[in-house]
Amino acid sequence: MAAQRGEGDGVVTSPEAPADVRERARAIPEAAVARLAVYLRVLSGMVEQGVTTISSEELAGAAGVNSAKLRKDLSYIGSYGTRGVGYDVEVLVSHIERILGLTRKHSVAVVGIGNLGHALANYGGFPSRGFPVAALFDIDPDLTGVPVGGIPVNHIDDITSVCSEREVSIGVIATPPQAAQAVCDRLVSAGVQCILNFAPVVLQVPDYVEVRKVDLAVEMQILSFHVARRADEAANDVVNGIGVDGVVIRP
Amino acid sequence: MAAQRGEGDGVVTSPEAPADVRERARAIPEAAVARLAVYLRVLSGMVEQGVTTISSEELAGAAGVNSAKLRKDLSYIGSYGTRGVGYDVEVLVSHIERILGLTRKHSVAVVGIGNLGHALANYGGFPSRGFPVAALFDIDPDLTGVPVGGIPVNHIDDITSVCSEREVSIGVIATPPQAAQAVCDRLVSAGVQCILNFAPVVLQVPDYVEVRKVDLAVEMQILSFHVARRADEAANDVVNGIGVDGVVIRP
DNA sequence: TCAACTTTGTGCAAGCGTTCACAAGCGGTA
DNA sequence: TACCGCTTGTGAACGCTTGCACAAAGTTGA
Ligand SMILES: NC(=O)c1ccc[n+]([C@@H]2O[C@H](COP(=O)([O-])OP(=O)(O)OC[C@H]3O[C@@H](n4cnc5c(N)ncnc54)[C@H](O)[C@@H]3O)[C@@H](O)[C@H]2O)c1
Ligand SMILES: NC(=O)c1ccc[n+]([C@@H]2O[C@H](COP(=O)([O-])OP(=O)(O)OC[C@H]3O[C@@H](n4cnc5c(N)ncnc54)[C@H](O)[C@@H]3O)[C@@H](O)[C@H]2O)c1
Repeated sequence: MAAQRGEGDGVVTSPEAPADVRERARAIPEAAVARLAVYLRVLSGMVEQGVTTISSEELAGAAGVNSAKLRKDLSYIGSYGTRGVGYDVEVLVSHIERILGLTRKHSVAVVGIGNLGHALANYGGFPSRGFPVAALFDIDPDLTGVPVGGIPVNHIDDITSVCSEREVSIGVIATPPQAAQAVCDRLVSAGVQCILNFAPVVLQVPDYVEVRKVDLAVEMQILSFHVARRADEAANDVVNGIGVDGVVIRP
Repeated sequence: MAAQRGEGDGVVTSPEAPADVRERARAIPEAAVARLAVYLRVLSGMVEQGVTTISSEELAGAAGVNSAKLRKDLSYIGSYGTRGVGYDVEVLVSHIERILGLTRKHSVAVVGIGNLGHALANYGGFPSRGFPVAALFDIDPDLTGVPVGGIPVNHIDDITSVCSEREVSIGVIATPPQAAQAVCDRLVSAGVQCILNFAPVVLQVPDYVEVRKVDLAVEMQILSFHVARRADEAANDVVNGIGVDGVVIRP
């Protein structure tokens, strides 16, 4: 059993494997993958605006990162830029999509059709980005059969058959925290290897399952920490003779 | 203008400041702060179960991290453990809460009361953790005055006055992406310095504003990347003489 | 009181990720 | 063709994070 985001991924590089896309894909740092997804979104917007070429500087600005970092990130997927000119937007889009595995559709199942589950099921942003919502599950019999966002809710007990039928590759957990681990176990036994978890619990999963969590309370608390730090710094500065406006009042 | 998560925070350490909590708070790495929030949640659960003492090993297991990392994280906030015994759960809870600034209430405003905004406004997990939802805003006049989760929705034009009246310290953006930057600007001019953004756009904010984003499409794409990587590895292993079950079929 | 045992707190080294800086390469121009 | 200016791609340095390993410090039991 490994916990959230398997750290010991033991990247065993086969000795004489060709230095192609496959090999390259393993080497991309997780942080870079997350940024590639952001670049992709920015680039998609560019395509719609009719932009055909973009420099690393421009794209970095739009994505809110350092241009060197952006170029390094792009270099992980290959050399598709033209020196002196920049990147062809469409070429870049297609290469990022390939690396992120977006050439294939990934069916999503949402478990727990409450407040959040409804919002997710109704959200148009998933299908439009290649993540069709293929199944919804809840334990509440009153919900079974009720269509949400165009898809009828199934009972949680049917999760195994429905998931394999509809080739679900990503499971989203939006149940109360108490039920999350059990739901997770059922998803895993149904063959789902990627899980997005909204419940505020640490899921225990086998090594081969990839879990990502969205924890709003944690996000809030990080923001709270920064508020507190800022307040403390201000207090500190005042006792050290620096006014809140940054002017040294007691030099 | 700095983009998302101000990198150049220019930590100017005042020379002879006392090595107390204030100084210590600055030194805590962001990654550790996020984990402290997780430890806090696990510990809160422990308190409810009547657990009074816990070892780093146990807590690390429950939080899904390495025990050495956990001890290092806790050491950032001070030495509150007892060697040979472990940590007093309640003591730890109160110290983490103090460091995260949770001794103070942080009022939250949600902007954009659509699918997601409704779910957030109705979510009980925020108030119960010290983040009361104090205001809701939307541009839709039909929504103005309608109570959601017990709080009447205000019109976006009243954002400045309402936010300062109710001392909002955290703004949550749940509007369509096109409106997000404008909403963000209004929150910032209303004095909100911490923003949680659900819209899939990169917000531009002044240096002193802290932005955290929750980007579900990016999370999905990271999972997609792992699916693709796994598939590629399998294909690679097969061509390299390793069957899908991990057995070397051509040694 | 003392020895055996347990668990914390942390110095240190290894590993990643980020940033800098610049050679290499390309298009445009004379 | 040769030169110039611009932008990419990347080696190398730097700094942050992680994980190991162990001394320090406490408890327990005799
Ligand atoms: N609502 C939010 O904005 C929000 C924000 C952050 C986190 N969360 C988290 O997301 C999760 C869901 O939140 P919510 O507000 O939608 O809760 P909710 O109570 O509105 O909905 C939960 C749904 O899960 C179903 N359910 C319960 N047990 C189940 C099981 N074993 N199998 C399948 N379905 C089951 C319930 O019938 C219900 O429909 C919670 O863990 C919550 O902490 C929600
Ligand atoms: N629904 C989801 O599950 C989900 C998931 C991921 C991301 N998101 C993102 O969250 C955001 C909201 O999603 P949603 O599904 O709730 O959308 P929605 O269309 O249901 O709701 C958007 C709300 O924002 C309001 N609004 C529009 N412009 C505004 C403005 N200038 N000021 C104030 N309010 C304004 C609208 O009146 C509407 O009520 C979007 O950016 C979406 O991409 C949503």
